Amino acid sequence: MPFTLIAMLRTAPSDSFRTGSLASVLETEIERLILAGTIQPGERINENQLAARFGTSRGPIREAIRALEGAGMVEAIPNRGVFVRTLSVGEVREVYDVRAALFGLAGRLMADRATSGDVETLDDFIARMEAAASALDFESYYPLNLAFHAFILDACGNATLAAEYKAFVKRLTLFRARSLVQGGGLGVSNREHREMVEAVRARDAQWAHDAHWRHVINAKNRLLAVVRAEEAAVEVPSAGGTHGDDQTSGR
Amino acid sequence: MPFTLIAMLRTAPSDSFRTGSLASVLETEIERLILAGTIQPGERINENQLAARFGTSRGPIREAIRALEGAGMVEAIPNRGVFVRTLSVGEVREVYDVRAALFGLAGRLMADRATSGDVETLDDFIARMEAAASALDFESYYPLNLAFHAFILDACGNATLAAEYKAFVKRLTLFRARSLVQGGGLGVSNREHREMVEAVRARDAQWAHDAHWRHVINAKNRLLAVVRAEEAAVEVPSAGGTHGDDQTSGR
DNA sequence: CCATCTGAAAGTGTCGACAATCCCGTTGAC
DNA sequence: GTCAACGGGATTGTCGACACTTTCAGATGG
Repeated sequence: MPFTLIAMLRTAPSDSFRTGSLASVLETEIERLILAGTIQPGERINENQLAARFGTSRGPIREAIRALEGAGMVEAIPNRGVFVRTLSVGEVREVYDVRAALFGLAGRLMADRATSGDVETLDDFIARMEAAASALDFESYYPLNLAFHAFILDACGNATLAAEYKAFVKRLTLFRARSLVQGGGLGVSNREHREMVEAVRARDAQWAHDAHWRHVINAKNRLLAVVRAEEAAVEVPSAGGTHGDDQTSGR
Repeated sequence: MPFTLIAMLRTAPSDSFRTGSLASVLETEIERLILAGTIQPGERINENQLAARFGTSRGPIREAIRALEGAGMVEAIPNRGVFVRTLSVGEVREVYDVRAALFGLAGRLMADRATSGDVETLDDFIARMEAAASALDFESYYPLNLAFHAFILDACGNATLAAEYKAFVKRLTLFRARSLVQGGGLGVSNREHREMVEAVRARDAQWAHDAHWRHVINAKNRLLAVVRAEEAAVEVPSAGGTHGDDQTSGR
């Protein structure tokens, strides 16, 4: 099974063109393993094992891992190996705050640059998400939500921003219970989506910024609330107020 | 000369502890070469040459380069080599916008979290920069300015944000005339600094965000103005209005 | 019974060599 | 004279092997 894997990947239909350099293929592939949870956060990455799995030598594997390290997905400890990063609650909060800032910028740019066609597409997304939400169809809601966010990033006209935002979203997968990350009430989330689109339609940059920013901050607070409740349930029911507040100033 | 270089670096006084893994040393070292302009933007990076220069084999060099690729400092083209990235004017604008969003967040966080000691330190920076500015002492103003910004990032309590911001600042070095990047009237810049600190002192998160954000946006506009003037001087003096506007909505 | 030493196994760090690819000046044909 | 095929040289891509470090289990001594 391992031997033909690489041959397949290098001519894979996914990226088809310019697949080049084994290392870059391996990078995506190892990232996939991490994102899928095959290699769990905190786990050590075994170079020999991966090399055997993909049927290559360790050279390209090491290069791929180094690239992932730059992306903040893994952490290398000299002579000990590289480990899949784990995000503490504090780091999750940090990432969410950065994400909020970036998404706020995306909103601002959308208000400035979105074409009427873009706004139509956004409306369409909203409608479809609303349908899925009222039908409680979680299965189709989640990918729609993802596509909605991705569309905003791609349409806002700042490729640097888009790349960075996506990298941060990926990082959130490294939080222990990543199932929670995508959580958050469908209805609430969609109400926020509607405001975002309204602000863009109105070409109000400040409003759009705030709406987009708040959307992420609210997601952060919903997540942190769940985490905190979870922790409190485990702890001895005494004075266990975790740490400081979590709203990064509500404007 | 090359043979002892690595031995020196690995026990260098700079990082002293846990220098480990040649690759990470080489990463900083190659980055230094790029930042210093020894390897110019757009130039190809020759693996053999670097290996000879540092007295190592190509393996660690390749790993270091892959890490730099992840950081957005170089760009790899399969079977052609890796090139030091060059930033177009458009990309510079993108990077500045992202920087502004990140710095705005730093300002917001400072307003929430800065200790009175932090504010004192900020005041001190302002005073020293003002002294340097009125003495027209550019040599000492620039590092102070850098340290001022670095302090804000470190004190705002979000390490993820700090790392990301610093990476973006580094990227700006890849713009052709990086001399312009640090430019911008001393006096104007310092007026903006004062407002930033005032907002933090007042614990006004929104004001602090806006002041920090505007500081970067203004720097962007100053740079773009110079670039545009430069371009206009070269072009035929006819209708040559470059491209769109540059203010990302002035609030 | 616990602490310490020791050595083998596992795994990372680095190297030199070979294969594949690309670049560029040259040759040849039309 | 221009264009296309064609090598030689340089450079990247990949591999297998060796050196060094860490880890862990078992032996040894208190």
